[in-house]
Amino acid sequence: MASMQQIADALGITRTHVARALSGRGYVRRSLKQKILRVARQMNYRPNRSAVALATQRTMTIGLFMDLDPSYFGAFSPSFRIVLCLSDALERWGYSLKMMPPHATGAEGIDGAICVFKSGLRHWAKVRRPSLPAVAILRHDAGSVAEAERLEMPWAAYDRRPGMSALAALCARKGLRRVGLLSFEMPRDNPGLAEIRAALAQHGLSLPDTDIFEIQRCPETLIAQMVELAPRLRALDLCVLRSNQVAVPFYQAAHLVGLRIPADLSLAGYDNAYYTDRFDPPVSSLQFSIEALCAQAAEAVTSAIAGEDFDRQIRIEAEFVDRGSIR
Amino acid sequence: MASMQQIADALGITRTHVARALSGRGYVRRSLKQKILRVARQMNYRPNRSAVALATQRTMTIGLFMDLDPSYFGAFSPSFRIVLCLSDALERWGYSLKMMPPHATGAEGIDGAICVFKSGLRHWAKVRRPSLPAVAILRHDAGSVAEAERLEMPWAAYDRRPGMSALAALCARKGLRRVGLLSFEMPRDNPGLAEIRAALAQHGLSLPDTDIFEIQRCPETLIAQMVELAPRLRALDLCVLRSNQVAVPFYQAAHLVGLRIPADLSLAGYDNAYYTDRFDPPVSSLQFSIEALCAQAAEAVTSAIAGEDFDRQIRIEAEFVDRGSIR
DNA sequence: TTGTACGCGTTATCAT
DNA sequence: ATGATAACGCGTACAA
Repeated sequence: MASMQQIADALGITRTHVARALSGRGYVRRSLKQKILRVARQMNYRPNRSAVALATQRTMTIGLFMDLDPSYFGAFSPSFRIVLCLSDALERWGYSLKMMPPHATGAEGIDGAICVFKSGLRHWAKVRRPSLPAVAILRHDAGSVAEAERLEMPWAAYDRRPGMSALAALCARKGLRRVGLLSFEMPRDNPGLAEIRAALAQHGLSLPDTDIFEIQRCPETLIAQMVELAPRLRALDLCVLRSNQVAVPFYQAAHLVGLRIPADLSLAGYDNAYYTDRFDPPVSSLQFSIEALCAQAAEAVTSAIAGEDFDRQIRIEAEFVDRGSIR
Repeated sequence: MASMQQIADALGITRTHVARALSGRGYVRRSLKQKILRVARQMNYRPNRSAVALATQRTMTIGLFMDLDPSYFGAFSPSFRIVLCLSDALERWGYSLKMMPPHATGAEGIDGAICVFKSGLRHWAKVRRPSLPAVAILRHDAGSVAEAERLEMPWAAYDRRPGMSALAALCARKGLRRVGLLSFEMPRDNPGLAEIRAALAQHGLSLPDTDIFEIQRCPETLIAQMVELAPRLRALDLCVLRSNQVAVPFYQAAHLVGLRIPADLSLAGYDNAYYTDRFDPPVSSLQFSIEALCAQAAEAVTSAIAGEDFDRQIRIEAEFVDRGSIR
């Protein structure tokens, strides 16, 4: 790992040239610039975070606003993956990530913010300073996007529609005509529900209200509720599991009542297949790259801080991955 | 928020005095030192992390080595709490926390390390540089402590024995004579098992092998396994749940077979009552302060970096908290 | 006991 | 187009 001075010494030039070549600001003749960049790479140049921070009067720290629900349901969330991916991605830009505690009442000591999902957005809304660049990471739906737009925030969101379309196409191809949905209680205008129905409709399929099975958010009775629903679910050709939070207990309930997957019932997850990935079979599900989402969000916020242009509306498309839970 | 220079200006002295007074190194006359400290407090002095880092050639970053098991079982762990608490605690010492990715093959860019549990210790062992201060956060048992000592690392551990003693005393007092244990498969020389037996023995109670009920680590069959065990568990006066990972599914299984808690069976958790804290009733369990544990570990590692003396063997005692799951 | 001066690595400004 | 230099806030060696 080399500093600017070491590169300058190696080339027999002044530090100033190196700084200009690496920052892209100021004038360096093209040939020299190329040489500097090459040597910088060879010598493994990394900017010194502390020095940059001191000179620019920044902290080189990005605050993470994310709700860390400590309940049973919160356990089944990709929070940790998001933290790791963001931390990794930001590091490449010379920034570090700081988790803002739930009780944080200010946004001190950070150069920018990343807000995860609606809950993170709400936390941020309470403490935000308008001058502080921030981006949102969202599930792509009308409500979330509207909330980000209202705060005039750029966002990066994953869009389930392409994956859901692929799933609907698969159903049509395989002749799985009766499709149901297992979900926690949700309002009837839930955007996910509308998405699922739209995708199915594209392929001549429908999801009647009577095939939507809702579960109460009560951890103790979770399995019992699903056991009770089993006979009715058995009548479906395919059951869509709304999230990991229903997928895991559903597998457990299915085993309990001898419902074989996929022999007796085909399953598809409407979310990344966290936590069921070691099940047999893992749930076939929508899938999008958290790495990509976080990398894009990180690039957006760092660009915003640097005053550079960037894409204020980033979409990551989910695909559908068949892992064997569909007959 | 004021800098040293601002304090010096306010007092009409040089910055050097302020630096010496605040650091405690070097000579300042007592009266002046008092005044400086008072004014520093009034003006809300905070050291500038970047400046400290640049001047001392440190990164002011502590690496966190912790296994983030992405499986079903990993979901029921206090990892997130530990990250938040450590991050909070380190911030008070001017340090920030960096999660070291599982694939990290080096320990670059950090001034010290905190390793969580045996798995974190093993990761650290692969990448450690002996010159880099590190502390371990452990469950207090012979194996973990031995591993830390072998690496010549200071450690902070929580000790369940006081809490377990209190639980055993409660059992004796209430006449709960037949005590069983529900646990994942474990070797017979498991240190936790020995601890539980020792505590019970103190109060004239025993835990025969026949009252140890072991569960296979298979998420799909988890509930079914427990349902099957229910009749035998019912015969106990009190069932000790080895961890949250069995506690949550056990509550679900109990509801399924109509086993009422505590009317039909008294329960006690051998771990903090994460995830069951919103159950009815929450499990009465051992309890220790993660905040305290993390704060101590943070202080230890920062002291080690500063070359100061510190306690190399820190114990946090668990107590027992009755939340209503014992008749 | 007190003050001066330099260094840390980078950014940014001002002369050449 | 190029190079020299001040600033950023703090630690510290050394001189007074």
